[in-house]
Amino acid sequence: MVIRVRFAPSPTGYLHIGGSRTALFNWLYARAKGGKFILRIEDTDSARSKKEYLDEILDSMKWLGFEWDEIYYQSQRFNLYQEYAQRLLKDGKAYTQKLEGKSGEAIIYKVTPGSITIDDLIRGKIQFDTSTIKDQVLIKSDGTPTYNFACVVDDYTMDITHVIRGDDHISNTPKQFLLYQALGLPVPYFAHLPLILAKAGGRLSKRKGATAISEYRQMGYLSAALVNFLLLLGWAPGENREVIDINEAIKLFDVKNINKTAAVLDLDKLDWMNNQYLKKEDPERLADELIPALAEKDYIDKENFDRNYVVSLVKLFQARLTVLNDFLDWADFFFLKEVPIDPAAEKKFLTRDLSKEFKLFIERLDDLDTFDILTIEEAFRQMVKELNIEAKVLIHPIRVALTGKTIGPGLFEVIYYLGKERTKERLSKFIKRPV
RNA sequence: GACCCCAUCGUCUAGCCUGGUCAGGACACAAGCUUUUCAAGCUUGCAGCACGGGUUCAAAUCCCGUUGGGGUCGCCA
Repeated sequence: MVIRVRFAPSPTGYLHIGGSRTALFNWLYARAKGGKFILRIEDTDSARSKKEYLDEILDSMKWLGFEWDEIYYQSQRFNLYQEYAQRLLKDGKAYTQKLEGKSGEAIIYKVTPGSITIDDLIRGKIQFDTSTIKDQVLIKSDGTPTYNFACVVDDYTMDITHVIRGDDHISNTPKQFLLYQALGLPVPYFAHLPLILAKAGGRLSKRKGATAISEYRQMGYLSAALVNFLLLLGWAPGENREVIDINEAIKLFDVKNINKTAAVLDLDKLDWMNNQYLKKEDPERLADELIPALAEKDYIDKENFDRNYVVSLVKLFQARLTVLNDFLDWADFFFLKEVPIDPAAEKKFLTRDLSKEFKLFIERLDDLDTFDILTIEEAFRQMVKELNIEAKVLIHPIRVALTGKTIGPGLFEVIYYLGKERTKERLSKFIKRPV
């Protein structure tokens, strides 16, 4: 049997953490089992569906790497739903009803009393009494299908074998089960994923952590890191493995070890994960991702810049970044003509007059035959030895003078990549000239 | 309220099915090492089986209840 799974977002909002985790598990299951991953756009509500949302969902899916094998739009399948509804009507399993104030007639499924048992792949057997279920609208007065009905017709006609979806759909399952039975259709396997909860408690919502995936991207999270983070929300391969790249996840993944407990979204771990991936990532790739932002900030000229230089700087900061965009703030002094000096840093390290020391250091730099990290450091160490002071007494003030900050990469790397001229120029600003 | 789901450190989790290993790891936090600041890295520490009852020689693990959390009850999806 070829496994076919689907992810069915509604373009009435952005793709967020919850949805993308559902997408991930579906996609992963398909890839793990050599099956097909189907994307189904549930755009039956034309009033609330927006192209803007659809584009964001599609872009985010691609960015996350969840390539789909087939894509369908429910809005293009209204005839099909109508057809199946008519069948139930003919069989006397549904009836029509006119709603006050509405023009058309709705088709409504008559719920038959009884008991239903769903065998969920994650939760085991779940029992429902249909007496608690109201008659189900299949087709609304305006001719569009309801969610549960379209879902059943689609899952059947798209040959979906496994329905992997959020916990919040458990109570829809008996309703759908009834429809499968009424239509005489085979019922797929169900796997209900535990929900991802907001840190403040309750469901993810706009106000509570339902940040769009595109926003994480904008903030400078790596898709591989985000996916790895998502993967660990409700699933673990055992053996204390945590940093797992997607190809390995495909090998290890199985619905069997998805857990039942809702997970609380804690972004601290995402930050850590992102740093893990940032450290390993090819600096050339990171540089390419940063280039548009650097150009936008006018740090580089898009048409004419030294890519290798940017790559070198990325290497300098790579291991220190939480999100890629941190680079824009931390490395600004390499691009700006006028470096803003942090007032607190200036007060702490540049209050004392260091004219003599700075002047001497500039001389030493001028004396160098070769200007590289090692020779710069040697010259500096030799100088502080002669001055009989501790290296750090001078390192911190020089860093502030050059970068405007108290934190950053090693000083000698900074000097090297800043270059001799810019180093001299920035140090000179803190040399008091005798009147 | 009715129905359904869930319950291991603050958070993500391993262990539960097939009772017996000081309940393991990671994030966060704290301390230390390293050091040129920050980050990274390394070491150490802090911290948990919700509660009550069974079953058993033995319960995080099996059963029941309580409590707590969550979800669903639309001509939304």
